[in-house]
Amino acid sequence: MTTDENSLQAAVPQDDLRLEKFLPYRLSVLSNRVSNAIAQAYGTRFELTIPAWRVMAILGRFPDLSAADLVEQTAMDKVAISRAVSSLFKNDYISRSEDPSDRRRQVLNLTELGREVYERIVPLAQQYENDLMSSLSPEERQQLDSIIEKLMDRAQAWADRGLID
Amino acid sequence: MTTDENSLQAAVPQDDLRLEKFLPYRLSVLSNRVSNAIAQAYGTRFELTIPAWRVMAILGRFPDLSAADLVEQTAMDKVAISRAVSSLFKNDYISRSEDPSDRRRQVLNLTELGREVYERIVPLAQQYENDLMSSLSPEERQQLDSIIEKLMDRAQAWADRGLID
DNA sequence: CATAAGTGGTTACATTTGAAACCAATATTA
DNA sequence: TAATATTGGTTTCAAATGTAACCACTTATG
Repeated sequence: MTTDENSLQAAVPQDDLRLEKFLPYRLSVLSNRVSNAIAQAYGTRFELTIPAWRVMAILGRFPDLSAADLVEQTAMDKVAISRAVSSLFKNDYISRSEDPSDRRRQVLNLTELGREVYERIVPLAQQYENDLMSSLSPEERQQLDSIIEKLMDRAQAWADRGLID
Repeated sequence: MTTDENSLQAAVPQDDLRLEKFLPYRLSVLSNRVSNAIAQAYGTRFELTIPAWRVMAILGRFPDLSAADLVEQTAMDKVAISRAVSSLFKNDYISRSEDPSDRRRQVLNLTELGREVYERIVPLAQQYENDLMSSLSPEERQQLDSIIEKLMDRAQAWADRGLID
């Protein structure tokens, strides 16, 4: 339509907003597509939601964490963790044991069963990631890594310092 | 911890999965941070949800669309569109008029009020996007654009052809 | 032109999610 | 050591979201 169809700088604000070029929108669509596909894979095979899978992924690497520790590691909130933990516990994927030095705190670990599942999911997850990554060149992967980091910091700054304006 | 801290290729599958390096996870965190910030900006100022804003963004550029047309343009589903449309209608941001040639179809347009709001939001949205983009160099913006496109295609392929395995 | 099949859009219901209130245990302060 | 504040974690309630059923209308098929 316009002559500068592929102008990438867009330093000059346009009157219209092209949703399909709007970064927040594109990130959302991409993330949803990816998450939905993966959620379905985990869900159908292991009755695992994404939050639950995240908890397992962390506990697989770091034993003896509490729910609060998980909050720190996952960017998920208390409630989501609490729900994920109790569903994992119900499925016998993790154990909760009381911390003797602080009786509010529960020490979490994968059970044997949990670890078996974990060890089957990790390659599956890696397969999805590799499949995604296989559409990119090594340079692009490197670029993506650093770009995400930068965007993440910037978006984090919004939350910290309050929004724009 | 390990010596290959910054190995980017990761062609060799590792035993552990580092959530903080796992692309689907990072995309999700990034997208949520961005969306939440923006949703709050729209929400507090104009009582607009993200789906509603998307509908307005499209109608601002393309008048006389139906709900089905919006589905095509937005990657949102029927129901989400329907709800966004009726809330926008309630707020007098859009008009619905019956298509004489097909009485099921409703032709949607921004009202005067809707267009005013639209014209105030567009710069706001662009401000957010520019702020995000300002953390990237021109080359990086270009790279991101093409990387997202590739990842999107790949993730779409999952949905089309069915999942991996 | 009657019936079946398809399309545009909404409604109903179940599930997920988030915010705030909440309980129990621990840490702090007077 | 009593009173208060803080922290770990769960529950409650309301809002957001997805799936499937659904109505109204239109198109295709006999």
